[in-house]
Amino acid sequence: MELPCTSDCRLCFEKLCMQKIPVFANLSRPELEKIVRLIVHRSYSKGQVIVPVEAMTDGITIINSGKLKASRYTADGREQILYLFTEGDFFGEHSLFNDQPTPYQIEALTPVSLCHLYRSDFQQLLKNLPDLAWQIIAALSERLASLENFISQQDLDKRILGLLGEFAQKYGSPQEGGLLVQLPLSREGIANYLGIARETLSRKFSQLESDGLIRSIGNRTIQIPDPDLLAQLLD
Amino acid sequence: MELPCTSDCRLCFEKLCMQKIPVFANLSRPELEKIVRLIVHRSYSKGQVIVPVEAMTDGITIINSGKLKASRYTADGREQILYLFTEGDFFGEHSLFNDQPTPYQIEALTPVSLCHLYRSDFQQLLKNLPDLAWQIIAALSERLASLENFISQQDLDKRILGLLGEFAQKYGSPQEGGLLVQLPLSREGIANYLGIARETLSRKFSQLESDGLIRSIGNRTIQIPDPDLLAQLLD
DNA sequence: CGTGGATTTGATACGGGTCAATGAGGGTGG
DNA sequence: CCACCCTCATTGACCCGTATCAAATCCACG
Repeated sequence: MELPCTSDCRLCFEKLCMQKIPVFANLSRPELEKIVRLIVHRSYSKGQVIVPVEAMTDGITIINSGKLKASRYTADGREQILYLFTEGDFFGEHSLFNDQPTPYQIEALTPVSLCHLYRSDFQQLLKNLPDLAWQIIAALSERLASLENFISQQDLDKRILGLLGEFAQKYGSPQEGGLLVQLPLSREGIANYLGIARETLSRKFSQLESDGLIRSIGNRTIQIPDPDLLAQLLD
Repeated sequence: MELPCTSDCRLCFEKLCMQKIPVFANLSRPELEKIVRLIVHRSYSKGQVIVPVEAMTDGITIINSGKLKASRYTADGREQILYLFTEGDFFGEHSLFNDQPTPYQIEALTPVSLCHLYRSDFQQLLKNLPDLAWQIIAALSERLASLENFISQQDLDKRILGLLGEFAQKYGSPQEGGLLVQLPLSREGIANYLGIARETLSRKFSQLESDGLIRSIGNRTIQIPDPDLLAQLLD
């Protein structure tokens, strides 16, 4: 049974938002209510640049809904996508500690709604909520592990299979005839995520398709007939 | 004037060790003394493997003195060095949160002495010392930034110059005729850090030498006649 | 059903990897 | 102090994989 929104609708809406977010998941109700009052909500539409290159951020931002990409642009204009952020992820932590701009640009891949905490508020929260610190450290450590993994995987085929596996897990839905995966990025996007040329990815995908590992359905969907086989190829 | 070591020599020695470490730098004296009692000291000699591949660590380890390398080994035996750790750096945080082994091996490059905090003690410390959490988050965020940077830099020449710049800054001493840099790794090590073949690095170094950017002195030392030029080439 | 952007395919070039041979440094024992 | 050896580094020849450029084809959307 849902409570109707009364006078302070903002509160009830935002409580909803925060409970979805792992960083705040373990907090007690009074703690949550305290935090809610500090949060600034922001919404963006698909394609909007939320944090431009070299911009300073003034706090930490947690994603309430939607998908974002974080990418760097090299001198010669190539885009390297570093992260795909979704519900529950956060960004902006870098500026908090180093007085340096966030080293990547952040752009909405879908309509997004964000929860923003200002630097001083966040700093205060960290002091009072050791569990929050723990959660943040855990998330960063997880993020580190994924980059470490990326760096030490030279073999392109395995990198691609690894990404497919990740997408399969995050965006796949079981169907007759195999897992149906809604890709979060275009071919160009995937290539930029993997740090390779668009054309190379095409060739690799064609190869995978003729090997029967994937079936391409339009530009944004693939089908994986045998997910176990994929998992197995990843060792 | 130095105080002589009395009955509790361990205390005075260890206090010394902790004050050097940025993570603890801002703590008050009583706080320090509390932590000192939790710390386990360990020493290793050059070449020793401190954390084997896939090993679980049981806490967080802070480096008191010496240099370590953290590396992963790919299926085909290639070594990818991920970090060079020195005085004040820490490792083992990954196991604390994920109940997963640290995703890299750690090996002593020189004789090292380490300060180890057990999981539960560290967890307790985090609760009581918000500043500690802040420091850890800052360090992880710094580490992330350096990996992000590495990943988005495809141009090999710039990657090499970047690493040279880093080494110059960390291990260089000004001399007549240019900055003298004591390399922390062999050529093979540097190649494994950059993720390229030993031979390729040799060729690049030869090129840089004939360009006059560096002068090679034996295997572990280089001279940089014009550090400003190097900085300039990095943009 | 047509149009423009995204994707795929083809041809070619280039950079770094690999293998093999040579060369330099740093210890060790005579 | 020198000769030797072993390890590490350099150089050369060649190969392979990915980038690049150009062209054809596909897909999504109006």
